Amino acid sequence: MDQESANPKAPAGASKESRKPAARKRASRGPSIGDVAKAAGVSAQTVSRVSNGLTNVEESTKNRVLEAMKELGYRPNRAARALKSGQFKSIGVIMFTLSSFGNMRTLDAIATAASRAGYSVTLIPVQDPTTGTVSGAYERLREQQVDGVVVIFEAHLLDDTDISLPQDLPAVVIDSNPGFGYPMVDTDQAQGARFATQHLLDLGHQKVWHIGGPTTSFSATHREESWRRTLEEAGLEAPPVLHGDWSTESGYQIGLELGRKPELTAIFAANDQMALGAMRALHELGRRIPEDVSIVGFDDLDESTSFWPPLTTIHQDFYAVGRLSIENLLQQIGGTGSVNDVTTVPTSMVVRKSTAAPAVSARPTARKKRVAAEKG
Amino acid sequence: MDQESANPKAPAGASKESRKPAARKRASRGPSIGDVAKAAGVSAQTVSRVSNGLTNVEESTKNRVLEAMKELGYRPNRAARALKSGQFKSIGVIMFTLSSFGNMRTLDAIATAASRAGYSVTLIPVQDPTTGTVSGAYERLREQQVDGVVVIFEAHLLDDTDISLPQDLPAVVIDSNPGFGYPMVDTDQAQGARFATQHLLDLGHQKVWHIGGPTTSFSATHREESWRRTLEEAGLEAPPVLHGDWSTESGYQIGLELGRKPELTAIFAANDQMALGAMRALHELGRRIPEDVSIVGFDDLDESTSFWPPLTTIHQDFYAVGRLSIENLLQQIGGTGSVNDVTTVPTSMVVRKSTAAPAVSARPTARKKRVAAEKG
DNA sequence: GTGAAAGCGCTAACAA
DNA sequence: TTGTTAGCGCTTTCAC
Repeated sequence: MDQESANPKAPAGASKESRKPAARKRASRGPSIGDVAKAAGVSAQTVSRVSNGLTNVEESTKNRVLEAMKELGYRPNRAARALKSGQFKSIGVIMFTLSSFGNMRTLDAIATAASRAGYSVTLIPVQDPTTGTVSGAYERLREQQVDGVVVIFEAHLLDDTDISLPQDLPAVVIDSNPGFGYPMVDTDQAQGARFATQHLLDLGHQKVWHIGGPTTSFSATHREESWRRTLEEAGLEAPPVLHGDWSTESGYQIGLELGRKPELTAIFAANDQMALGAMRALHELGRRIPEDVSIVGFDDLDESTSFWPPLTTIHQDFYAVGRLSIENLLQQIGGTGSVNDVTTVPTSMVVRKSTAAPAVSARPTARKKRVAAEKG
Repeated sequence: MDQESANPKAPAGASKESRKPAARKRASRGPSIGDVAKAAGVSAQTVSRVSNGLTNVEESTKNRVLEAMKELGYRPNRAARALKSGQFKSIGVIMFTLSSFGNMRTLDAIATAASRAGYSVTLIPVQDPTTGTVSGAYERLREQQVDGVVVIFEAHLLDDTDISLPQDLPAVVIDSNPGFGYPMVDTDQAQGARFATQHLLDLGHQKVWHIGGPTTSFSATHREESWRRTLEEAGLEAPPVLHGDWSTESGYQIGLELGRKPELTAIFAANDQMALGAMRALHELGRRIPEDVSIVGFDDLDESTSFWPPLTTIHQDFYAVGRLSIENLLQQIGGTGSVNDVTTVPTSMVVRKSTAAPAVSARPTARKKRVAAEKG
């Protein structure tokens, strides 16, 4: 093994060598604008113009430059560009629980919309939603020189301080309360909850129970409020709410409790997973769905269509939420006119097999027979 | 409605305004290294040294600089740094279906591990896994000047071309086949499938059916191969495989088919969702779990613990996969010694309530009684 | 231990 | 239409 073919992975400690310019060719820093200029026989400026699609370049020159670019495999250096322009063409996303269905979908939409607009997405996952961690993430993002930030809140901060993000960086907040100081984008939680509750009311149910999400969650709160309001507007009193933590398991526990009430005929669960848990409990207790008890969820998971029975639920358009956040943010960044303070994404009702009119007492027998006939 | 409060959806065509420089104060380019230098009464280099934690600065000078930094709210400009060093301290992630449980978890781990190491994560979601889209994403990432790339493959490319990513950018591939040309990190699919199959065999089942994932999926293929091998090693013949598409619905359909076979006593499903669907089918067909049929899943979803019955499954450590990918990538970037070509993350068996010894015929009564006693 | 000079790749502004 | 000049904020020599 001679010196020539020595291991290229220059081991450390060779500081004696460090003076020597050596072979260490800086991991192929591709061709620069100057190289292209030379190759095409023009100035760097002209290359820059072509690179940026400016029009004031003669067709023939432009072609020459384009050819040279292709030949050399030129790609503009983003760092240099950013250094000049102060814009990184990148947006940051601060997110708590990455591992939830809705967040995933939203993130997917954000990343897609952003990259379509030529922006990259930098992700900062945060473990606990405290003021400190959020501010920290925000600071890190500023260091990264992002042009804007999307924050997915989901829940009140644990330490319950009102966080105030610096106002000098465009931002959009998802799943929060309005009046936060930043534009907000969110599913129309109130509408969805109203749909769900009204659907059960329309079927003839006299009492609609609610399995709520955690009280710290913004969306859970909004859903619960809307459920209550809908009942009140119908002249009904809202029964006490049982709160889960979004998990199937908590839905199961609550389902066990509710399922023991003989008068139970209708449940609106704040998400599909808790609805699933509740359904399991009802199955175990021998209460048929939807003959004995109707249940509506919220989210419309991919799986909900093949629950047993397929779940009637409220569809959330997470993609729209993500897309609109980026639209809003880009408007702020571009400084294009004023920006919506609150953007609301409508939900839709998906009626499947977990809801039906209540049995006997509340309804004429004729109806019950008809339902049975339809199923046969 | 006067002009001032006109619809914020700024209609196009307002190009007349674009000339006006207006108040747009270029989002506060914070203080530069020079400003800090001036404030501290030192040169910019000294500030740079302090900023980078070099030691050859006198304590008092250092403190003066630090103070000036804090005072001015200085934060280094990443673009300038990147321009100089050629390193962006950022890694790119190419990912197909964002909306799968495992991918989310993995992404979460990647983002966490990366940011812990001072790297940011740039996400590029790709719709269809074709050679074109992958190459495109890769190119975009290079333009972004990322220092390395993680590709989460999941499936053979649709056009089945062997993609060859340029070799000049460090990369790690997750969920692929080895020998791809890049280091690979993945769950030990074979081990997991063997655990699952052997578990059923150990319980006394003579025939273990398999609900496979899509044939294009690497992991599905690995699981199926391992299941087959395990059976063969036990001297048993593998029954025909029914392939789903990972969804609950496909599991349901296959469950309906399998459930009609009287001799069915044991199923190994390639993921938890298909197992869930199959369980629904079995419930509907009146076959009890685990008394009549045992079933094992793969993944260990959060919800699996509260399925009905709670699902016995193979736990995948997605966090480890993400973390190790970053470790590997960082090693490549840093050029620190050699790098593992294949990193395998072990699985673990989670025994819950969906598996038991087969009934009567296959086993001596004594055993059945003992199992029953244990359950009581 | 500290500072001065040069230049990374690009583009805005001006000059030709 | 094209080229020249200067400088974005930082770090890497090298000199003191």
